[in-house]
Amino acid sequence: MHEALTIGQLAARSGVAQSALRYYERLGLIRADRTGGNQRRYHRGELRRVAFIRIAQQVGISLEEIRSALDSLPASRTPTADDWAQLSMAWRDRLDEKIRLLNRLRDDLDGCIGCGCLSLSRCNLYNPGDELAGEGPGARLTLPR
Amino acid sequence: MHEALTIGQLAARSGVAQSALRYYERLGLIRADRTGGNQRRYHRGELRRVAFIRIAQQVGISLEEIRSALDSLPASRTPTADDWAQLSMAWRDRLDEKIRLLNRLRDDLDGCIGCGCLSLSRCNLYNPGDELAGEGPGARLTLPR
DNA sequence: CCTTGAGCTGAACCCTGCTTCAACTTGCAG
DNA sequence: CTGCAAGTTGAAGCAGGGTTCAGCTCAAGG
Repeated sequence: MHEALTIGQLAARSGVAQSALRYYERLGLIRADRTGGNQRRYHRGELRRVAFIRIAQQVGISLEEIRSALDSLPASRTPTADDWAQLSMAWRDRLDEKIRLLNRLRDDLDGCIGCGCLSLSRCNLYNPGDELAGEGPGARLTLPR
Repeated sequence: MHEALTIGQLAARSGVAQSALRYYERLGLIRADRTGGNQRRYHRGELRRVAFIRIAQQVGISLEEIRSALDSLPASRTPTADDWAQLSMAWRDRLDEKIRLLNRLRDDLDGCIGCGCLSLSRCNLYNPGDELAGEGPGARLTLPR
């Protein structure tokens, strides 16, 4: 019928391997009903979830973080556009943050090229936030991990 | 003396664990001379390499890719500022690409929120590049991996 | 009814990027 | 010269994110 997707169909539609879909299910990222014969049948709404998962992964968010974000969606009813919008706004913040970081990295790199430095003692890249460690000569890398 | 750093010193200066430094050496990302007693002694220039490695990692580049980029530096002489600048320019392109991608992702997401869609059949996010698959109804995820 | 492709499960395996450990050896301060 | 921090190695382990495989079962067209 119209509502239920097999795992093969979901895989084809989402571009995600069946094995990955089963894996996501084990992690609680998506869910499926079962037929009498124990085969998975996905609501079409799961496609949204899968799309969200892949998008978030692209941005470097772990499956665990994604799971807890998806948990914020109402379990009792089908999430509305508003529900998704809330999630999206949170994602947007993360994107902004990532973009900000990359821009700084790029600018710092440009600065280094411009000054021909990479000289370890003054470079922004080596000392983001101007944190020269106090002990001994020379700088320390203080990149966030 | 001034030139040689022990692994402990390099670790402290770079903010990278000793175990990680040994690992990088195994992968051919950095190198070290040895004392008579087989201890590693690093040229100060290795600090630059380590810094580059961490920066590139932040941008999501794999160690293997980083290695091959670093291989483009001259092995015979100490890399000059110009040598590094060339590498930096290549990195800069990658940063620009990443930034571009993130911006698109964010804008697409905003668009989805605005239109309340996430409706699978028209959304940019699900069909970046407007590639609606030809067979059957509905769209396919075509996110690059 | 029978065949064939699609699905199911658990366990094992893979790759990346490290960390930890045991068992030793160096090297420098006193 | 000695003692102890700092260094060495190979092997094993870990976390994340999956894939592969063996051995079966389902479902649907001919």
